[in-house]
Amino acid sequence: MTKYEKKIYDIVNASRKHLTADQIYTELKKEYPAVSLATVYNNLSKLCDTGLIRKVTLEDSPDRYDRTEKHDHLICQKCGKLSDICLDDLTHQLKTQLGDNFLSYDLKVFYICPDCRKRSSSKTTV
Amino acid sequence: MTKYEKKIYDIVNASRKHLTADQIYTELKKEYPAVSLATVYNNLSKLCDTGLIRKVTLEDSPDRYDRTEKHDHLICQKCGKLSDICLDDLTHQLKTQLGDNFLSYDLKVFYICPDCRKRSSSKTTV
DNA sequence: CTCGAAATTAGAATAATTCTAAATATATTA
DNA sequence: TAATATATTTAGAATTATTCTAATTTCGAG
Repeated sequence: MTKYEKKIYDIVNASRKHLTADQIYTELKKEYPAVSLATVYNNLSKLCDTGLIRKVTLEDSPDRYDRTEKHDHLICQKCGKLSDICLDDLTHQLKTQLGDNFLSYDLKVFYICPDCRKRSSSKTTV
Repeated sequence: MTKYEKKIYDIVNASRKHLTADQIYTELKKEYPAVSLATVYNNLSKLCDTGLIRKVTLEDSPDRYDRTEKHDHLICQKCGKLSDICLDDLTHQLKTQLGDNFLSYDLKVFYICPDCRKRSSSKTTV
């Protein structure tokens, strides 16, 4: 692991914020001002390939990078805010249906976050 | 509903192939050779907004458009092929946890499709 | 028919990501 | 240590899906 790979891994794992490549780049530049965005992308895809982090693909937003520890995502349909949620594991059901060919799953749950709920009950949505 | 909106809706619903905007454009041009890609995008987002079709966002692939009838997606991790799968509905569990704020969910299941499985068992993966 | 709104068009603009080729750093081994 | 090989990083160009813009066309209501 190179210093950049290690540091990018640390940044992703330390954050619970689902950072974009660009945010990671900004963070990394604090320590290594000369680093390039290409290096960030290179290392992010290397880390994804080896399974040390995972990529979260969303609509209308650049990809985000996340720790691999098992959890699902909750996305506010109004403001787009992304947070984590723990749900019953679907693995058993999927293994029964797909056998050894099953690899993993990605579950996204859409909802209205408390902030947006508050906003829309106090005044009409713009 | 304009003629384009209607026809695009029909194309998406008639296909079980999860078409990209560009594929829909190609299909639509058979009947309306003068149509522009912008019109396809305009109508696709209108149809998504009204909930008549849904957009499927994937990694390393342009967005695809799909009928709304409830079903989940199965994605081959090797070749990227997308197909449909029917699974137990998670709605009950999600409503219990999130209440009225719950809107919907999007589940993607990753596996190795039969074709790729066959290929990799007969010879070593390149 | 005429007006105005909505839809459509072509093409430019945008933005995230990937690619390319040169430069740099690191490791290997003599 | 020097010579060489290999891997990483860099800057910036290229790519690609999608959105935006402004002009044009279509079409229904009066």
